[in-house]
Amino acid sequence: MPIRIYSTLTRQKEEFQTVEPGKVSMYLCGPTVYKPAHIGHMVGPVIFDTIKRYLAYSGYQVTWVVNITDVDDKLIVKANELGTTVEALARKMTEDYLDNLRTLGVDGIDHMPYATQYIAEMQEIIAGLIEKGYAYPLNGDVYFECTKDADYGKLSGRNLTEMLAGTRAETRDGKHNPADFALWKGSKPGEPAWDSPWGPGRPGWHIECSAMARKLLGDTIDIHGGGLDLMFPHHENELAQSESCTGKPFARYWLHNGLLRKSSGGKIGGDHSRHGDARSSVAELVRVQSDEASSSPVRSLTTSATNSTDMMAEKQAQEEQKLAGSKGAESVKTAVFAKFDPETVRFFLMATHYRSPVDFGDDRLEETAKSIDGFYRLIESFTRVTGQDFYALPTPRTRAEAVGWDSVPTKVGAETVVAETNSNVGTESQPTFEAELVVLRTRFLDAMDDDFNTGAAVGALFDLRKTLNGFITDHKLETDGKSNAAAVTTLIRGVTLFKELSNLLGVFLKPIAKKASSGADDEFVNGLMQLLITLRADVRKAKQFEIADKIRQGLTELKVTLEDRPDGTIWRRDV
RNA sequence: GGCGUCGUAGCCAAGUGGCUAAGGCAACGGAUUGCAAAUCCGUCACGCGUGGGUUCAACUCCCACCGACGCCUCCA
Repeated sequence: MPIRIYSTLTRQKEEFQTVEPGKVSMYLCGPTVYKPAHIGHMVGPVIFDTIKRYLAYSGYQVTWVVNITDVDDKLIVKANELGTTVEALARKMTEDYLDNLRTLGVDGIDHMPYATQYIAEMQEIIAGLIEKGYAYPLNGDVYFECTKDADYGKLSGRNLTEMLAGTRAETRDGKHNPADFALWKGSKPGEPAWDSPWGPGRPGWHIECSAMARKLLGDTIDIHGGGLDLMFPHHENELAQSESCTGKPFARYWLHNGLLRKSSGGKIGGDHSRHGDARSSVAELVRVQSDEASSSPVRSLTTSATNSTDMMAEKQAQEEQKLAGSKGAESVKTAVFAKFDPETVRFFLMATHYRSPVDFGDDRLEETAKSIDGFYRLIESFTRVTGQDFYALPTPRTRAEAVGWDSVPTKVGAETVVAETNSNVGTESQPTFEAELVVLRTRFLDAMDDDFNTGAAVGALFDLRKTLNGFITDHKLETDGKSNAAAVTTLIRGVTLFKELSNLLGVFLKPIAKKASSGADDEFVNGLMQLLITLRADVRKAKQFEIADKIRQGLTELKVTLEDRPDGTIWRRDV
């Protein structure tokens, strides 16, 4: 089954065909780094990280670029407010952004270009556009003339003449028409500026992405992504500039992810910041200034948190917590990661369709946390039965490597081959189980092929969990595993499949610290728990269930769950 | 006002012009357990906002209406 992708440009799903066979170039609009990242900023990266994982799994060599906008009006304003420099603020906020991406397991980004390092490339495009008559200088600025671009508006479905008809406003500043946007902005004194043929200034927002995408990925890229809110004007303008400049299609597929909404309503990270909420800067102010003071401008957020500034970090957290009460979007760290495991957040994002808007709130995440708990139970069960570390299981990284799944087509570049058949499928030992695995695997991959339908894929994952648990139950592997080597081998095969598929979504890649079961990082706690469990086992043996239940009840109140299994009691801390 | 998206069970959420409309949470039965927990089995939308239309057949296509939302403002 070929991969199909919905493109905003054509408003339909299209078969995925890359510019270069076997290779994919992918560009995602990154953040303007003027304040700490909020959860909304994480959506695109998580989705495209998953897309990259899947394309790589499908045999493509993927190059993924996410830009950092480190020069912009907002940055200038905010830096002035904080009494710091644009560079320092940008560096700080970039580190925060990256830190959060790492936390969410987004590790597939190949290049993170900074806009300020591509000024020459931007100027080259601007000069070209002027030369071709698509742009005109004006009092130190340079504007793109929308009316010169015949198909301007094709991405967002806007009609330029209608747009212009709607605006009666005078064209300010001598622009040829109101829709014209800045490619280059002449600088005012004190603002960051670069020399240019049109005078000192800085690039417009849209040109940054055009230049970086072109420089790093070429004139035509395969996939261009971003939030739905960027479709107009940002992507429209990017497209207009790039195609006017090169005369080639800018991107083959335009992917737009839906935006997060607060459960209570309203978009996360909405327009509140426009009202100059000085309060929202308090936390950053503390942070930036403390770094400046230390005369070590390259210190990162992470390093500053590791030394003796714990108190300060706590203070910052408190400040940020206050923001929660105000209207601005909260930073991911304080609003989300403080309460939920990043894996829960990622799974939540995977459980719905990337193009849909999603209500984001604590109750939703709590539900997700409950729903994925069973996966951790399965992983623990697997380890008990096989003695193997789930996270160390070798798994195929591409469909081509995943041999043995009868008649599952394997995508290699542009051509389709069929994986070799496996003699194990359909043997008398586990016919139904093996067959079920094949069906579930196909369901999962078909869903992903269909415009990266992670929601449907997650459904297959839940069914796979049930199938695996059922196999363990049916064969009594928790108790008789040692005497049934064949079944254990089959289980390993099934669990390996589960790992292979779930890893494509970027989940269950590594152990979750908080989910430590029957073993805390603290030996003292471990010792106490073992003591309690032993004592409780003794009184249970003596049928003194009241005492046993009292112990269990007391532990429950401490958020510790006991499970009395046939082969002993295990405990788990629910954080 | 212009452009666009969406409305599937108590909640969240996939999906399809025609077999029994995924999955999760919650709930309820049963197995298991001293009781729990975990796990397994079972139940849980004769219907997919409302009203029309096209069709042999629509929840899926078309129209209208109601409702929610997004963009049109350098927000991922």
